[in-house]
Amino acid sequence: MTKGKPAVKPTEAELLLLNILWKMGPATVREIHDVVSLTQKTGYTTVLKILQIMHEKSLVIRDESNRAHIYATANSQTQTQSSLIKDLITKAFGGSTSKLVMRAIDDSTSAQEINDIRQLLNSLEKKNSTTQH
Amino acid sequence: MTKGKPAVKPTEAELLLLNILWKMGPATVREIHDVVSLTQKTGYTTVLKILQIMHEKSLVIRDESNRAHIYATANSQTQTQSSLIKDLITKAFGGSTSKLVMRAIDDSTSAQEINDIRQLLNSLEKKNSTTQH
DNA sequence: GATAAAATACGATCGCATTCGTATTTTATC
DNA sequence: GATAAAATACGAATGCGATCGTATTTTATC
Repeated sequence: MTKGKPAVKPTEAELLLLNILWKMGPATVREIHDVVSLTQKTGYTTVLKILQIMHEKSLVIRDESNRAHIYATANSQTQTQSSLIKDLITKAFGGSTSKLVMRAIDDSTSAQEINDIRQLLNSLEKKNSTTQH
Repeated sequence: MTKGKPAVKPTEAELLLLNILWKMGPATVREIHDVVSLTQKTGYTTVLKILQIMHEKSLVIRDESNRAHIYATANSQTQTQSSLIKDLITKAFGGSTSKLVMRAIDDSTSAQEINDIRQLLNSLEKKNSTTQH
């Protein structure tokens, strides 16, 4: 396990762009802005600026070999989700993962979600049936 | 279910104070600051100011009948946790609770946590065994 | 009721996130 | 190689969170 960077927490606007990049794959500012424009009224230079800041923070990498720079996420979606969850667990759940899980499950509203979680649990039970000692 | 307020998301410093209040129960600024001082170097007036802002936002209520005002949380810890989880699910998990739960479980590191979660799941299985149709 | 202690109120600073306007750079094309 | 289009770079404004210093208010006590 290589340590590397201190794991910066993306801001809300940054997370929005990261979500787009995880979905699209590497993209230019224009392409990203086009997607952003579907839901927000954010200007082109605003998206550009945020990407530049994210680059400084090493939240994204970019390929500058062409005129239109191509941006890509520096960390996987899974890594980022993990770090965000961990942060929330620390700050709002006294460090207890199970408390967070319980709350998330209790709050689950759709039957689909509940079913998904049950499946998840079933497979977990299977995998860990030997862990208890 | 009464709607009421628009559910403001507490900032980090605010959440810290809320955690203290949930643990202590209603308390004066001095009492709260004493606890804060155990871990942070935050000044008395800073804590006071944050509590005043929280009061404006209706994150806390206060009893002004005595000289030293007594602050108390306006919302339960459970309500606040739910709203924070919901926010994270929306912004980082595409709205999918099960994805968040899966990530939290996958990240679980301590055997204690894993056991806690299994117990949680067992009781959930029992309760919901008739839901599948 | 004057004084001192302890509380609240207020304002100001600092830093960061978000936003955009404008300037500059790049490159294809005539 | 001049021009126009499209990109990046830059700077500045705004707003909010966090912090604290200082001013003001309150109240117990002498």
